[in-house]
Amino acid sequence: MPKRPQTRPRKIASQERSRVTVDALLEATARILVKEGYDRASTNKIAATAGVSIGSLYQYFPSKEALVAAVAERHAEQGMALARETFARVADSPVETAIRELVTLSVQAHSIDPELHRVLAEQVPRTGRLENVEALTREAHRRVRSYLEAHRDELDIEDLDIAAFICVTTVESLTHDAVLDHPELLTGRKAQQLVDDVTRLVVRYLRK
Amino acid sequence: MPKRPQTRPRKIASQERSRVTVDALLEATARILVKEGYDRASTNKIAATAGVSIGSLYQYFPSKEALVAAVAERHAEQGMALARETFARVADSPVETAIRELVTLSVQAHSIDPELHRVLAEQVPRTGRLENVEALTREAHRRVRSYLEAHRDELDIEDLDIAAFICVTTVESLTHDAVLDHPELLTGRKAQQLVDDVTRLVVRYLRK
Amino acid sequence: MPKRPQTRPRKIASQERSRVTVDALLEATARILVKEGYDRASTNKIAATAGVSIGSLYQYFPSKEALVAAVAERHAEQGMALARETFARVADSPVETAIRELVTLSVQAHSIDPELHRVLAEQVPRTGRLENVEALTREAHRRVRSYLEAHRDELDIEDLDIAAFICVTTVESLTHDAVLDHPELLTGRKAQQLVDDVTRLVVRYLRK
Amino acid sequence: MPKRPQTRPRKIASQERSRVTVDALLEATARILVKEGYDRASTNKIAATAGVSIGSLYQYFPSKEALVAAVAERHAEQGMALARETFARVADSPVETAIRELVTLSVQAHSIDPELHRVLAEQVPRTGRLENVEALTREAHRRVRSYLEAHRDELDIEDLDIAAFICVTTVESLTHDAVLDHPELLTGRKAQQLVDDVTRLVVRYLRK
DNA sequence: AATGAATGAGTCTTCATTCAT
DNA sequence: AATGAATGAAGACTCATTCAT
Repeated sequence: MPKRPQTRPRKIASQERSRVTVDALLEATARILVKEGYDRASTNKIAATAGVSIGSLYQYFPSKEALVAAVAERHAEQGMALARETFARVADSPVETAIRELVTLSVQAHSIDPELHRVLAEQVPRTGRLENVEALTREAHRRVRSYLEAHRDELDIEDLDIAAFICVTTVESLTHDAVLDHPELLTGRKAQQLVDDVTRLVVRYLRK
Repeated sequence: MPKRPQTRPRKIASQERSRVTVDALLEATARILVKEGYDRASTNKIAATAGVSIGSLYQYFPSKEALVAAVAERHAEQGMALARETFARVADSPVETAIRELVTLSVQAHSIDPELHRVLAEQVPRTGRLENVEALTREAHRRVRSYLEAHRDELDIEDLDIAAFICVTTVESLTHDAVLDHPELLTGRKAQQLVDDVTRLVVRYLRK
Repeated sequence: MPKRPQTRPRKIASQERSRVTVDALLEATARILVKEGYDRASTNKIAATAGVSIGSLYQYFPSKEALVAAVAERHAEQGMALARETFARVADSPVETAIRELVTLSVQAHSIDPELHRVLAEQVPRTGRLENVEALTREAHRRVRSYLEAHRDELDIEDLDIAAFICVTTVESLTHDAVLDHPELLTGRKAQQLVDDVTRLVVRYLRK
Repeated sequence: MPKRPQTRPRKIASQERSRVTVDALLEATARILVKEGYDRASTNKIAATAGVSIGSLYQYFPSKEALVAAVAERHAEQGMALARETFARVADSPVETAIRELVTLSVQAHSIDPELHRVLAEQVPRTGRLENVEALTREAHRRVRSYLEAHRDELDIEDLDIAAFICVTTVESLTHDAVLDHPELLTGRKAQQLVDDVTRLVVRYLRK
C-alpha cells in the first residue's frame, strides 16, 4: 500500500497545528481562570493570551462553557491517570494497604495545580457540560466497587453501592477540603496523622 | 404614664416596612435562583419579582453578591438552628446515639429547600461575601470538637482538630452528595442502610 | 404697635433653624464637592453629611444645581467682598497704586478656599443657574469701568468697555491660572515678580 | 517588483474601516456634545448617531471620558496647527508684528467650531484625561518662551517664565472670553480696536 | 482555516427626586 | 416642617458570539 507522502505530512502538519492551537487555548484558559476568576475570564482575553484569534477559538470550541469544561476535564483526567495507576498497583493488596495508598494518591491528585483546582471547584458553575468529568467520577466509583467486590470476604459489606459511595465520597471530600481549606493539616506531623486517620476511618468501616 | 402613640407606631410601621421589603427581596432571590440559576438571576428581575423597585433593592443590599450571600446565610442558618438543637439534646448521650442523631439531622438539614441548596452549592461562586456562612461552618466544627473533648475517655483520639475535621466533613459531604446526587439512597431500605453505614463509619473511627 | 412676644420668638427660632440648616447644607456641599468632585457629590450624601434629611434638603433647594450654585455664589461673594473694600480704598489712588492693590487683592481672592475654587472652576458645568455669580462679574466690570472713567485724564483710553474688559479679564485670568496651575509663581521671589509684572502689564496698557 | 494585492488591500481595508469608525465616533461626539451638552451626551446616543454599535465604541475608546478627551484633543490640535504656522512665520518678525499676528491667530483659533469650543470649555470636567490637551498648552508656552528669548535684546524681561506665562494666558483668555461671552467686541470697528488693544497690552508690557 | 472588527442584548448600578407618614 | 423609604429612568459598560474578508 503506497503512501502519499506529499499529502500526509501536510495533513499531519495541520493536525499538529490544531493540537498546538487547542493546547494553547486550554493553557491560556487555565492560566486566566486562575488569574482572573471564572467571571472575568473572557473568551477574547483567552484568545489573546493564547496568541490566537477569537475566531479560531470558536473554530475549536463552540462556547466558553465548552472551553472551560475541556480544561476541567483535562485537569480531572490528570488526577484519574494517577488513580488508575494506583488501582492497578493495589488490586491485590490487603485493604489497609490499598486504602492507605488511595488516600495518599488522593492527596497528591488534589495537589495537582491546586489553584486551578480551586477555581474549578469554587467558581465554575455546575451547569451541565461536565459530563466527561462526571464520567471520571463514575469510573472511580466503579473501580472502588470492583476492588471491594474482589475483597468481599475480607470485608463486612451489606450494600456494595453504599460502601463504594461512602469510600469514594469520604476520601475525596476529606482530601479536597484539606487541600483547599486546611493547608495546616498537610504539613509537619499533622500530615501523617491525617493520612493515618483517614485510612483508619475507611478501613474500620469496611472491615468485619 | 401616657403612651405616645403617634411616634411609636410610625417608627414601628417604617421598621416593618423595611423588614417586609427585605424579606420580599430574599424570597424573590431564592425563588429566582432556583428557577433561573445564578447567572440569569438579574437584580432587576429579582426586584420586579419582589414587587420592589430596583432602587430599594440597592438601598438594602449593596450588590447582587451581597443579596445572594444573605440568602445563603439565611439558608445555612436554618440548618444550623436544627443543628444547635441536636447538639444540645445529645450533649450527654453516648457516642453511637449522638452520631446517629447528628447524621439524621444532617440529612434533614440538607433536605431543607434542596433545590435552593443545590443552586447555592453548585452555582454561586465562592468569592468572599460568604463569611457568615463560613462562620456557621466553624461553629459546627467547634461544637463537634467540644463534644469529642467532653467524651474523650470513651474515645481514641490523638488529634482533636483532625478528628473534628473528619467527623464534620465526612458527615456533611456524605449527606450533601446523597441528597443532591443520589436520591435513590434516601428512599426505601437504602435510606436506613445509609444512616447506619455513616454512623458506623464515624463511630468506629472514633472508638477505642 | 404691640408685639406678640409669644409668636415672634418662635418665628425667630424657626428662622434661625432655617439659617442653620441652610448653612449646614452649604458647608456640607462645599466639603463634599472638594472631597468627591462634582459628579460623585450626590444630594443624599450631602444631606447625610449636613445631618439633615434628604427631604429637608429639597425643602430649601429645588435641585442639586441650585444647591451648588448657592455654594458658588457664596464663594464668589466672599471674593467680591474683598474687592469692594479694595475698590473703595483705591478710588482716589493713582493708577499704579490702584492696579497693584487690585492685583494683590485678586491673588488673595483666588486663594480663598482654593480647593473649592478649583472644583467650582473645573468641574461644575456652566449650565445656566450661575446668574448670581455672573452678576458679581458684571459688578466687577462696572467698578473697574467707573474707576477708569474717573481717572480718564491720567489715561489713554479709546473704548472704555474694551479697556474695562481687558483689565478685568487679564487680572482675573492671570491670578486664576497662577493660583490653580502655577503655584511655583506664588512663592519666593517669583511671587513679587508676578505682581510687579501683572501691574506693569495693566498700567502700561492704560497710561498715555 | 510585484505587489501583493491580496494581503495589502485587506489590511488597508480594515485599517480604513477602523479609521472610518473612529472618525464617525469623534464626529458624532462633537455633534452631540454641542446639541445636548456633556451630561446628556450618553455613549449609547453617540454610538447610535455614529451609526456604530455601542460595542465598537468601547473597542476604540475605553470610556466616555476618553472619547470626549479625544474630541477635545482633536479640536485643540486644530488650533495648534494654526499656531505652529504662525510661530514659524513670525519667528524673525519684530515684536509688534509678531504679537499682532499671534493675537489675530488666537481669535481665529477660538473661532473654529466655537460652539464645540464652548461646551469643551464650560462643561467638560477637567478630570485627568486631558493630558494631551495640556501638552499642547505647554507647547504654546515653549514656543512663546523661545520667541521671547530670541528677541530678548529688543525686550525688557526679567523672568522669561513669567513673561511667557503672562503673554500666553493674557492672549488666550482675552480672545477666549471675547469669542464666547462678548461677541459684540468681534464685529464692526470694535473688532479692530480689540486686536489693537490686546496687541498694545502685550507689546508695551514686553518692551523696554 | 484564520482573522478581528463589529455586534447588541443585557447587566449592574447610581442618584435626583417624590411623597406618604 | 421633617423624615427617609421608595422610586425608576437612565447610564456606562461587558462579553459571548458572528461573519465578511
